[in-house]
Amino acid sequence: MLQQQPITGNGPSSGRGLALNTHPRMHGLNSVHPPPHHRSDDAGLEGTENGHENRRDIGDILQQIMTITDQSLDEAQAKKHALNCHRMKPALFSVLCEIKEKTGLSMRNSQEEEPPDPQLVRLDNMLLAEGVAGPEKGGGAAAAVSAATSSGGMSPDSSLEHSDYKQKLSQIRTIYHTELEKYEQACSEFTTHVMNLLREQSRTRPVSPREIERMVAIIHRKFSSIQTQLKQSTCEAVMILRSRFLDARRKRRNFSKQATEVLNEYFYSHLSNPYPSEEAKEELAKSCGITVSQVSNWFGNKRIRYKKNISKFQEEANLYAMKTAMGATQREGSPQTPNSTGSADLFLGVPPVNGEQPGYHMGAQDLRFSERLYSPRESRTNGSWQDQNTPPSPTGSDASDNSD
DNA sequence: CATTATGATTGATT
DNA sequence: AATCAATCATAATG
Repeated sequence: MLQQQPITGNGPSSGRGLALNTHPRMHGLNSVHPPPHHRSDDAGLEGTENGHENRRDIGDILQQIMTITDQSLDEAQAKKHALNCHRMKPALFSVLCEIKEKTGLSMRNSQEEEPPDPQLVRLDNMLLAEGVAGPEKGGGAAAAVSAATSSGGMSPDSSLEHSDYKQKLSQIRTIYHTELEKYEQACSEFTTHVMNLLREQSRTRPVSPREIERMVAIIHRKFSSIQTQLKQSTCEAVMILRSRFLDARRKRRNFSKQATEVLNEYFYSHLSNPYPSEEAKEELAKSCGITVSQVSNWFGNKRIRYKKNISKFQEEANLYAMKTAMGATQREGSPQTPNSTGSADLFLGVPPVNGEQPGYHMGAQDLRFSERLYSPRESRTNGSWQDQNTPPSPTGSDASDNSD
C-alpha cells in the first residue's frame, strides 16, 4: 500500500518506454551489417524475425506486468469502494472495533513518556556551548570573543587566532543547520504522509487516534536518532577543530598586562581573603576581558603559588599594596607617598627565607570594586587561608589589610 | 636550549 | 560546587 503509490505513478510509463525503446534499437543493430552482397538473405531475415519476436515477447510481458500492477490497484480500489458501500460494513466495522477493544490490550499505555536521551542532551548542550546550535550567526562564541576584545584588556592575538577558527566553525554551523532543516522537513513530510495513509485506512479498519499518535512518535524517534547522529558528527568535527586550533591548553596565551594588573590589584587588596564572590568574579572577568572560569583559574593558581612561597611574591605584593594605597590616598585628597622611583624598593629588604615579617601591605582599599561585593565565605576570616602548613618562607602573615 | 612563568586541566577533598 | 594540589603544555626569558 505504502510503496505502491509512487510506483504506480511512473511504473507504467517507464515500462512502456522501455519496451518501446528496445524495439528500434534492436532493429538498427541487426540491420547494421547488411553484408555487401546478397548473401544469406534468409538467415538475416530469420535472425531479425526471431529477435523481433523475442523482444516483442519480453516487451509484452513487461507491459503485462506493469498493467497487472495497475489493474490490481484499480481492482483493489474497486474492492475497497465496494466494501465501503456494503450494507453490512458499519456493523462489521463496529465488530472490528469491539474486537480490537478487547484484544487491544497489547497497546501498552504506559511507558509513553520517553525520557530525553541523556546522550542527546549532552550533544545538544555541547553544540549550544560551542555556538553551533545557538542563536544565529555572530552569536555564541563570536559574541564572547567580541565582547572580550571590546572590553579592552584582551591581548591582540585572539582575534587573529580565532578568525580562522570562527570561519571553520561557521562553516560547520551552516552545514549543521541545513542538514538539520532537511531532516526536519523530511520528517514532517513523512509524518503527514503516514498520517494521511492512516486516516485513509481508518475508513476500513479501526485506527484510534492514539495509534496515530504512537506512529508519529515512532517516526519522530527514528528521525531523532538520525539527528543524533548528525549532532554527534558535528560535535566530533567541532572537537577536532578545537583541538587543532585553539585547544586553550595547547596554545596558551598570557593575559594582557592590564588584565593581570587588575587581577593582582584585587588579589593583593583582598589578601586576607582572596576569594572573590561570584559577582566579583564576573566584574573582574568583564573588566579583564576574560571569562569567569579564567578568573577562577587565575585566583586558584595565584593563591596556591602565593602560598607556596610567599617570599617570591613580596615585591609584587608591596608594589600592588603601594598602588592601591596611592589610589586610596589620592582619592582621599592627601597626596602623600612620594618616592616615585624606588617604590617597592623601600620594602624590598625581603629576607629570602626566614621568619616573621611585619605586615608589609599597607591598608589597601580596593578602588574599582567599591561596591559591596563581599565574598560569601565568611568562614575563612582574616588570613587563615594560608594556614595549616609551613611553606618555605612563612613570611609575615600580614592580615594587615582591610577592605573586606 | 634550559629555566622560569603562567594558564589550564585533573583528581581529590570538603 | 568550590577549592586545593599536582601536573601539563606552552610562553617568555636569559
